[in-house]
Amino acid sequence: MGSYESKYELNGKQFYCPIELSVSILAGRWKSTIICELLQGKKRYGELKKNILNINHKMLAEQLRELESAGIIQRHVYPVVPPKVEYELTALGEGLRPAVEHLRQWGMYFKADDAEESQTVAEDVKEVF
Amino acid sequence: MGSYESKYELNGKQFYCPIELSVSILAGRWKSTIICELLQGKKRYGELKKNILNINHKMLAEQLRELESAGIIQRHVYPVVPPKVEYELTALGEGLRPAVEHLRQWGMYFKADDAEESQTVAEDVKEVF
DNA sequence: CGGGATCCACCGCGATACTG
DNA sequence: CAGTATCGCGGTGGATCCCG
Repeated sequence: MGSYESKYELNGKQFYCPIELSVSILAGRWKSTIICELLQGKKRYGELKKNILNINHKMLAEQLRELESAGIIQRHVYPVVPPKVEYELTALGEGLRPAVEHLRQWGMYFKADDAEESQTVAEDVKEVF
Repeated sequence: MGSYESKYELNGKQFYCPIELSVSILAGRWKSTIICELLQGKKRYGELKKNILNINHKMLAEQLRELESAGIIQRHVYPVVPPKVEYELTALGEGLRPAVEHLRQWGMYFKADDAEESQTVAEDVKEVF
């Protein structure tokens, strides 16, 4: 803490804190959902399309390409007809698992807190951590 | 897993997964930075403004109001002249600490991996987890 | 089956200015 | 010292089309 010398970069954007970097990678409209899917294992394009409700073709392809160029996921193309393409987390992407699990916990905590707006619930759920 | 029945909401937006919710809260341009600052303790508006490089007045005020309405931070106004206002994490906001720490770890991991593009480094840093 | 391009609406975010 | 209002650009993301 204290020094702002070291910078973090993604594409053209500069960040002063590693957390900004991490968040900016997860922040695309469907990125976290895709990562969740792939945390369950390697999947085909069509599987992802089917599992992720309301996503359209362009968005899925685009978000996948962005995750790939960030080094989070890896693309495996099988030279067959009809085409078969699988996506899989890299070691870097796998490293997101603990962070993602905590975000999931917190999201549930948030919902519970939100639903009852009472402090007692907040205290109860806090025990999870 | 399996059921997409329960929904998560923030403002008008619906999410099917708690992680989307969490990420959408952290995703504002300066949100994670502000949260980092406040994880170090209660701070005045001017302190935040001074510590967060390149943020402008309007953005700081706006992001603070959004975090407040999400229930992440709390605003304390002292009725004095000149005005004195302090911001502090709520219990809900404090609950983000573990997730944020993991994101910080991963951001550093990402940078190291990025810098040397060698697999050995990725393996080394992976031991952190 | 999976990928790419085009078009366009919306809103996030930044600059600037005015208020008590 | 802190907050709010206005304006405008640019990027994000959704619909829709064509391709091998």
